[in-house]
Amino acid sequence: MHPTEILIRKLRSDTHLSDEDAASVRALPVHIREVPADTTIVQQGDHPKSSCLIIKGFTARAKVTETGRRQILAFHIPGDVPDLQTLFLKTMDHDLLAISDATLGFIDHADLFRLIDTRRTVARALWRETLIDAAVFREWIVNVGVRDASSRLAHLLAELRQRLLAVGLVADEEFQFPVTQSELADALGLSTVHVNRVLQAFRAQGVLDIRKNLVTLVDVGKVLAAGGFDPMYLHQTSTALRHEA
Amino acid sequence: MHPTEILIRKLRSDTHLSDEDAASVRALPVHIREVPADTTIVQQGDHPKSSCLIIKGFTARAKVTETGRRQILAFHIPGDVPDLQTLFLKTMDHDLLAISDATLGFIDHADLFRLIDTRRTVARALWRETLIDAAVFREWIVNVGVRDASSRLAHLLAELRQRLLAVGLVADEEFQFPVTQSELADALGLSTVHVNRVLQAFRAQGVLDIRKNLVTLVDVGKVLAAGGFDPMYLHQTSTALRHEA
DNA sequence: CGATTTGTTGACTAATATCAAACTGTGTGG
DNA sequence: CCACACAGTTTGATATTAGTCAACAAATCG
Repeated sequence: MHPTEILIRKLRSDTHLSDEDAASVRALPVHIREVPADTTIVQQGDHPKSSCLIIKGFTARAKVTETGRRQILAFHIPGDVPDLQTLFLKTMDHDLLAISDATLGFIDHADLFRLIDTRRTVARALWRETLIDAAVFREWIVNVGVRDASSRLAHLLAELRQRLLAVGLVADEEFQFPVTQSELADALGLSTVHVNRVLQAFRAQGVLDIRKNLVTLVDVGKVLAAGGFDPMYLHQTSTALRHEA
Repeated sequence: MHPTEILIRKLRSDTHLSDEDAASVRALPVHIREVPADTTIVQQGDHPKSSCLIIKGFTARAKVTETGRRQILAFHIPGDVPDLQTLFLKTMDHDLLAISDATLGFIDHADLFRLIDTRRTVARALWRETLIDAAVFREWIVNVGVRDASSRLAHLLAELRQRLLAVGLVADEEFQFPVTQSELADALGLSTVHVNRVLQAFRAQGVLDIRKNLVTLVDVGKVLAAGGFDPMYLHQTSTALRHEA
């Protein structure tokens, strides 16, 4: 499969694209790079000249405070371009790191600029992606701001499931997600110890389980309910939502 | 002053715009509306046909969870277009409300589309604004995720000060900000009681004060330090930063 | 296989929430 | 002009959630 297919699929899950639009994305020169888990792909303060399409594996965006505490801002999955904003924001204000072995496709900003200048619809689709990104951040604020520990975890997994559905990476309410409890803690604004206990409670109640990089939503209904999850903020089109059924 | 001047000033604090670009923004038809404090301007679920430029006053974006708790996601100041994303995300995923009497300028999406189709630089400037918006959300996640109560409050005010500087609304380290402690609590993910106590501590230490809609940063250095504030994530240009001096 | 990372447990502590009441200021109608 | 109503702030007492520390177990890796 051509590396950009996953991107086209993702864009189409959010925006209608004509075949010519898709072809223009397919024509993008992509520089493939494989990285092992825990690689820092781009760092706060960098001025990247290209953006990074996730083809395989998982990445996370994170900020480290002056006091040395880390907050994970987002997890990213195949089809995402987590640093698309560097097209217009020249300085990275956070880190991008691989949390698993990953296949990345780097696309030069010059080529992206050429694309958005010639294909208005694609430009809008990409703009839209960055806006959905922002919508996800907003929900993340709600998560760490007002939800209690178990809701936070449930919501995070519910969101991940919903986004993975759009790229066909959920089977049987199970999906790969190679995350440590300490990473979960940094994402949810909790301590690892507390994450561990919340996880055990969910396991005991037969709600969900995380084992060896595999998330199992034993009772999806309970997960969605516990997280207070409403997928509206992901702004997926009905096409994408149909996958779910 | 023409209503779009404040927008042009804001855009120029983040992006270089030629005089023709500025003129194209100035030519936008703007429908002015005055609203009293506590008006809900746009609501979650709405499909607005225009976006809202803040000309005077303050607004906030907020989400309400299924359990009835409210999280404020952002405060907005004159020059901001807090619902610009509705150009591409048709359904509002949160509320926009006036927290003070406000003068708003509504700009039809049709006119904005016409503008971005004809003025590439302006389109990029607007896209950039939405990306800065996202960068602010990211920092907000850090704020509620890892900082303790007093850092959160200090950071919020430090950010507000920095953004108000760019539109010339800070004098003598004081600025108007008509917010209740309960709104602060909803923004910071804290209880009103705790906000009240943190505020009192800052007052007692001669760091800052909030009285009758007026924020006074008695010791700006201490505020910035307490919040661990680094303005980099606001992605202002050096032009904007020069105002600070 | 040892070494390191990750997960688990228990005891204790700290930060912040909750609840309820009282207090302050400000505007309003009699 | 006063009294009241209301919104916002302040206070004290108590409860709860989640954090910290420290030790150990289990899994993973070179």
